[in-house]
Amino acid sequence: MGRIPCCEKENVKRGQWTPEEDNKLSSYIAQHGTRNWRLIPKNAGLQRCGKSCRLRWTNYLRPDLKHGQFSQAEEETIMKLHAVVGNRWSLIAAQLPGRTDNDVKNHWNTKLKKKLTGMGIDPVTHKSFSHLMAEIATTLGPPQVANLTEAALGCFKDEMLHLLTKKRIDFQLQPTSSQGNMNATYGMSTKPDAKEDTVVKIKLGLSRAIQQPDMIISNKPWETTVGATQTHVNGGCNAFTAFQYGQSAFIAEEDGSPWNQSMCSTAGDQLGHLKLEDENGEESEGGKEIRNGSSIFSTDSILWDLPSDDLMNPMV
DNA sequence: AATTGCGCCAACCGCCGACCA
DNA sequence: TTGGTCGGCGGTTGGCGCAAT
Repeated sequence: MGRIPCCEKENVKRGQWTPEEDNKLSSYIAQHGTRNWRLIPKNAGLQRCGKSCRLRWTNYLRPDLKHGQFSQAEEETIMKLHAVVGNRWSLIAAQLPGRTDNDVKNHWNTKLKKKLTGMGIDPVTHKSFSHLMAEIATTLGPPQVANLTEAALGCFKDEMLHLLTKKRIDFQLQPTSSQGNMNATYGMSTKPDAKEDTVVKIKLGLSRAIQQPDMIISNKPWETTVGATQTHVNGGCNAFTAFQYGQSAFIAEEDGSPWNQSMCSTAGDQLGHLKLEDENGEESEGGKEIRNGSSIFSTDSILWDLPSDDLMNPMV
């Protein structure tokens, strides 16, 4: 037997909320608070599911909510935190006063994800596409690598062509010699004749990445990101280091893009499992505790202790 | 002017963990 | 310990509005 529904579906209104409904809910909560969401719609005279009321309140009606565009600082915070904690939107939202998890999630899905993709970074792993390919390639033999490259190119090509045909990429990377294979994907225009050229260059970049195992670094973003500011002097993993969040260092340094350097260093510096100490000095873990605590990223309250592999796990 | 495609975002859904009797 | 209930979370969907054709 399944779980009983949270309310009788037949008598429940769904869809957009009307101003009258908003008023009823707001004034009821102002008087009685938000205890027992199941009873709130009944007592407030609303034909809504309690869950729907809670959502409406937390995502829209709450007086402390900030509506409107995300600032650059907020976007950077989201990017940084996403690199560390993945899709834990409530956790990320908890660091952005006035923003809800739904806000953050929507903004990520509609804007930031595309931004990253446009920068050649996989929004899930926060690694460059070419180096993901290269990493995979190191575990395969040449025939599989060839097949993989072809398959991946199919995907990347579609994605890149889509981006190229939509509009010019806003953020321009100033290529340097250490970036090598990234030359192809930045500073590009949407001219039709540039598309095929770009695809060819992507192909070339992938081939290079695969053929240069010394460019590949371990699956440890903290090493890369911490090294972001050292990109120009370090050897070995330069290409990846420069590109991953170090990319923003390039941009920040060279063309003043909002994707500044702090983004890299902070993500790297703060990697780790989210362990908090409560007021009694006891550790707690998980979203709820974190949400209830003060800013988890304030330097005096957090202890980072996440197993390294987890950091690149989008499910973490 | 009409149609189509796309982006954005509010709202919904199902799952899960916490809490309590 | 177990089962019922609730609230919270993340993924997904649907509808609206705008831009392009």
